[in-house]
Amino acid sequence: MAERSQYEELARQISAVGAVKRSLSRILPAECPSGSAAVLSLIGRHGEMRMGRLAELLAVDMSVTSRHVAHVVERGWLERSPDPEDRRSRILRLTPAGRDLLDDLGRRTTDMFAHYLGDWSDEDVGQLNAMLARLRESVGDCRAHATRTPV
Amino acid sequence: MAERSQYEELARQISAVGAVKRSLSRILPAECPSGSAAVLSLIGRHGEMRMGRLAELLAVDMSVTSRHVAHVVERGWLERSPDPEDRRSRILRLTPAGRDLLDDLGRRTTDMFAHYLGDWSDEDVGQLNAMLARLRESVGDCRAHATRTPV
DNA sequence: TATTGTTATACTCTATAACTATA
DNA sequence: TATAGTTATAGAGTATAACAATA
Repeated sequence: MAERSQYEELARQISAVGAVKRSLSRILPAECPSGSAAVLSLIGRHGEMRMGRLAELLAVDMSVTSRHVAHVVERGWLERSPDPEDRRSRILRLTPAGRDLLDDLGRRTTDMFAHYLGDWSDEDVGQLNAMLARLRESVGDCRAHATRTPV
Repeated sequence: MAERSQYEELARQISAVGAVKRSLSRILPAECPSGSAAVLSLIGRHGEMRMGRLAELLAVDMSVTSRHVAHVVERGWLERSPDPEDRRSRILRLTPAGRDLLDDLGRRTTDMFAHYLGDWSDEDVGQLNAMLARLRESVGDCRAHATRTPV
């Protein structure tokens, strides 16, 4: 159990990560906002999947996922095939164009981090990744427990 | 220098921190969105300051800062006094009501993290805080170097 | 009846650009 | 002329609720 001031500092740090996130989104190619990049990256990393699974990995509502996916599909980077095992579902799969774009995105991300994180060791980055994964697992999105307190 | 796949994972992790951020914003009281909470928290932590300094700490444009501050001032949680040394500037200072609210916010944040991060040691949280601070310092918001690449 | 996914709507956060006031 | 801050506008991300189709 950590001290109170540590928790308050953590809240500020989490809030400030937004600046880094926005830096990442600024290096993206046109037509590819960060929501689209996240969709492509996760499907590239985990392979084809259904909407529900993607929504989990993105940690956003399925309605949001649906919008991001529609954007990516419209641009020919992703295909939505019907799932033969459950016709309510659709399987998401990268197209060749999507794979090309994903390579490009990886290059841009790598270039940026290599530039700004040049003095970070492989272990440093790995450790930060591990702690962020742990944080996400510990907190999750808590939507089930959420109750916005009235005044 | 880290491996390419580490950087791509870092990009996904940073993107996913949004879920934790939204969990934090769900526990806020009415009338106090996360932008307002960030303003109050930073002024509580660093003491009175001017708009420009706050914009730096928030890592957002001053126009955004101005809007957040206006919201907080309208609700009586912050006062904007003219700066006697430079009449273009205004000094931001918590009101008693703002201090009360800030106490409340700290309680909510602490309760939430104590609940979800119960198995994190003080060192764990401190280490994550340190790494996030380092990340932010390394990357910053990079706005000066940003050029959104055309197709 | 419950679940998968889509769409309509509304809210928050953000940046850019134009503007005011002061240095 | 340059700087501190405000306001108008537009774009991206998100959640809730209502809806369609299928299990």
